[in-house]
Order: sequence, then C-alpha cells, then structure tokens
Amino acid sequence: MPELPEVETMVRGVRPHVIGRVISAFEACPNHCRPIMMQPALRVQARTAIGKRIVDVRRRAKRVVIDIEGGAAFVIEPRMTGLVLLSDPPDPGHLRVVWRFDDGGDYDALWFWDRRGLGTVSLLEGDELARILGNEFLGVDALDMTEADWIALCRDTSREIKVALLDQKRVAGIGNLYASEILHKAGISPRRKAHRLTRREIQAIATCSREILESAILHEGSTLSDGTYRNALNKSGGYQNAHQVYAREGELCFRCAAPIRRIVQAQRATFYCPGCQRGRGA
DNA sequence: ATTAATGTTCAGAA
DNA sequence: TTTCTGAACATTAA
Repeated sequence: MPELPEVETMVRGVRPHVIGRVISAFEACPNHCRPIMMQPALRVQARTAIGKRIVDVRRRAKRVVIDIEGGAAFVIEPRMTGLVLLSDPPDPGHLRVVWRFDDGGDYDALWFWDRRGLGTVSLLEGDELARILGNEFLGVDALDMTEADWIALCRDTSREIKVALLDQKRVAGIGNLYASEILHKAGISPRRKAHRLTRREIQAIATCSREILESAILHEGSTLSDGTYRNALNKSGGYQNAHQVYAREGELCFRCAAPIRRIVQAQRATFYCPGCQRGRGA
C-alpha cells in the first residue's frame, strides 16, 4: 500500500530509534515464511553489515533507505503490503527480514513485515546504490517538484494526467490513491491529456499535490478497509477519514454532491467526481 | 469460484 | 520513440 506519505511515516517512526544503533544480526525469513524477493546474494552480503552502525534512515520516493557506516545502504521497497516495524507485527507469520540490535536501546530489532510478499530488500553500495536511487529510475520527489518541473512533466506526454502522475520517472512518490485525491482537489478530470492542461491547471496540480501529501503525512498515512497499512508501532493511519474520492464509488461528492465514479485507467482503479472535475470524461 | 487490492517490471504490439 | 495491454510476482478478503 505504501505511497509517499506512508513511507515517510515509516521513516519518521523508525528514525529516532535506529540511528546510531549497531546491527548485531541480520536474518531473512526468521519465521520460515516464503522467501522474500531479494538479490540472491543478500544473505551473504548482509554479513558485511554486522557490527556496523546505522547512520541515517531516509525516504527516496516510496523506498526506505537505511544508511550504514562505510557508505552501503539497505533499500526497502514495501510495494503493496510491506511494513517497517519496531515492534508488534500484525502477525508473526509474515515477518520477512529482521535487523537485530544488541546495544541496549529502547527496541531490540527492526522488522520488515509483508503479507503479500511483493516487497523487496537489498543491500547496495557505491555506483549501484546511486543508480538505483538516482534519476535513471526515479524522477524528482513529489515534495521537491517545482512549478517548472510540473510544467515539463505535463508538456512532455500525451498520456492521461492520472496515468502520468503514476509514472515514477516523471514524479516520484505518488501512487494510485493519492493520484485520485490530488486530481479531485485540483478539480481536474483524470482523463485529461497531460499536454492539454493549461498553465493554471498545472499550477493547481502542483499546489494540491503538496497540500494532499503534506496533510496525509500529518495524519500518518491512509489505512484502508483491509487494515494493512500500519505505522512503525502497528498503529493505523488517519488520512483515510479525509479521502474525498478514493474507494467512494457511488457515494456523493462532499464538494458538489454528484455521485463519485470509478473508472479503470492503465489497469488500475481511478475514482473521481464527474460534477466538479472538469474535462474529458466529466 | 471470482474479483480486486496502496506497486513494479517485462514482453510484445500498436 | 511513445504508448498501451497483459501478465507476472504472492496473498488475502469480500
């Protein structure tokens, strides 16, 4: 599930408790769950991290990056159902990876939990680390986008704006849920072609993107009805209560009272209000 | 039994 | 070259 606000919440929850800690052990599949998708060499490579100190925990797009002494870093991609936890997993059967700490801090381990098992963990360094986190695969972070970046994004593609917002090379961090919410707040139909948007409409997307994502971070992300997403201490987020369109098909728009519609774009559900989101498909 | 799910990536076709 | 479609990864809940 995690998109930018959920991953940012994971990082903020974990950061103060693991920075400075020494990794005393690293185990993949500690509960004999199905193997996590990871580089085959990770188990071996991870031995090089034992005894090293964690120097930073940060977010790059929808990934959690754990920097360790010497320049290497664990890169965690939660994908659909991955969680980064300090304690209290939703269940013990889906714990995939554990970093143990033996230095007497407030938590004695960091866990990667993943119900569906689509998430990945890798240990990278040097050019490879820079490449995976660099602009070859990931564009400018959604919270760092300038107006010029947004204009370039829209000008350079004929795709529908909702689909363009999901292209991590064009803007990094926005996922399926927040794309729908951003376009609703901006009052723009998800079916509009990106390169046909006016300057004013692009400015609206820029402003609303920042407002939605920052508000979602303040509410510690969205926990949908399946309850999967939790913060580092297994607590639900709160932003789902602020959703205007996502998963509200048939319910009435809070802004104009028209019924919310669900369509499919690029094989993914899009929710929007035909009453107050202007353009093709409205 | 069928469908859909917050993500990513690849192959192949248009 | 860009865009689109379908499938794949693996699991669960409605």
